[in-house]
Amino acid sequence: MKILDEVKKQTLFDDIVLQIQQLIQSGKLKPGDQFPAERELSKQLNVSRNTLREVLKALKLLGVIETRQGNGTFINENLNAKLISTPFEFMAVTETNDILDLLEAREAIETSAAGIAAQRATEQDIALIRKNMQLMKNNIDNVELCSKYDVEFHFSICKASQNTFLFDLLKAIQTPLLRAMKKTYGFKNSLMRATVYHERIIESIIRKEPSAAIDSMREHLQEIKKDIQQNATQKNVTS
Amino acid sequence: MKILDEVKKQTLFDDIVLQIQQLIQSGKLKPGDQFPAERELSKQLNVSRNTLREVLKALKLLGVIETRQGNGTFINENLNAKLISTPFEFMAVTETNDILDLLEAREAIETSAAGIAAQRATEQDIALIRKNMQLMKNNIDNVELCSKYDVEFHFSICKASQNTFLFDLLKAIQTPLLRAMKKTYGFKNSLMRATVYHERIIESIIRKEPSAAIDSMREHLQEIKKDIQQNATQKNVTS
DNA sequence: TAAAATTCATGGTAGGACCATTGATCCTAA
DNA sequence: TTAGGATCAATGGTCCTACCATGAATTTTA
Repeated sequence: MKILDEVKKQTLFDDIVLQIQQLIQSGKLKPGDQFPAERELSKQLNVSRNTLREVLKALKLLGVIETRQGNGTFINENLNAKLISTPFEFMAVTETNDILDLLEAREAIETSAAGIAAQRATEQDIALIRKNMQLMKNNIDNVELCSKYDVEFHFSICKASQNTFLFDLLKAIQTPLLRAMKKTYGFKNSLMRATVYHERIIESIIRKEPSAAIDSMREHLQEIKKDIQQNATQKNVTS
Repeated sequence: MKILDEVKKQTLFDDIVLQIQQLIQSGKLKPGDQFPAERELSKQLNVSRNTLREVLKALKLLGVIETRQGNGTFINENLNAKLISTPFEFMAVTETNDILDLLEAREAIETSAAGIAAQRATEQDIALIRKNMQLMKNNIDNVELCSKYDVEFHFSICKASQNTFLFDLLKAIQTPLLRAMKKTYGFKNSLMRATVYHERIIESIIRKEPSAAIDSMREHLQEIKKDIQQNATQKNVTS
């Protein structure tokens, strides 16, 4: 049985990262806070400027901090949103299974968000959702524009949940998803049908019927999933 | 109207990161692949070893690569899982609203996962879920152990969805959530009631009834949410 | 033949130097 | 007096060189 943890002499890099991590978790470092200059901070920490810079650049890529040359280094505003978006940029979504997995994650988020939106959507939220739906209809012939407003429509619903975390997460997931789908499948067929579901969804939200909103959103997204699955099997057969 | 994009002379750091990012997205760099040695790669890229190292250490923190001293640098196996977990370590979850947002994200994932699990759970999956439920019951007096198996129970259901992405995402979300909740609230009360819901959930999964699984999971988690909301308002009143 | 010592390539750390950008300060001219 | 411009100092960006620490492969040794 495992009792003791492995002894790992951390590298300086890991040590510094951990310290900053804990300062952020505990709220001692807040968005907007400025770091000491690199030369000074490296002295305080008793490490070389190189090592410190490796940490800072890492935190920058992660979305924790922002560096402005000639100015300084700062904890990012809207930290959580940036934190979530970065890793999705590095996801390899090559196989159909990866796409389906992401689609199911999207379904999870959007269905719940729709349910919550049905409870909390403000008038402005509903106006925005309506606007995006209308813009989509108006551009039903322009696949590119129509797809764009389709995405915006779904975003606006998620936003209406008032849960910024769900919103950020959806946007993050969409990044690799759209990238993968644009290269593999066309949308044209689905866009027409989509508007029908969209009507139902927005109706449920206006009537403040969470479970109806959830159900219609789920139907909508599962239909999309089916399309992609069929498309994928077709490709396997014909290729 | 905005026609031209802002001219931004990227830093070398950003340039290299972008290149690697695209290689991963396109599948040209796959998990397990080894990088050239730092000294050599820096020559190839025509940058200093320092600059290259800043990139590599950043990718390491992100979970993209793994470095083994005296050995080399490699693209991480199970890339996606590692990518997702890191940023959540840096999330500041201090206010009750943050916790509620995360809880709703958890609810989104777990409800959908339960529904999918009701369609795809294997016998081994169900055995594991049952085992965790039983372990939780057996340790109903030991809050710490009981909580642990509670978490494991939920993990095992998510795992039964066969969607590794959902699973990784749930685990990542739980990290800051548990961290925040342990400091703010006790579980004791909820654990007893939880087992009742757990029974219902696992029944729905065994009977392969997705919507029943979704509903009972949602009820379960919304009850937890209520507890925390009440607890929070109480604190505000009494303090 | 197996164990021990060595070697060498690799990542980890350090210090110093110089460039590029930014914001603040000071100065000048209207 | 003040708007505009020049200067300056601080900060991040990049580079070089040197040396340490680790681990795997190789060689040596018993």
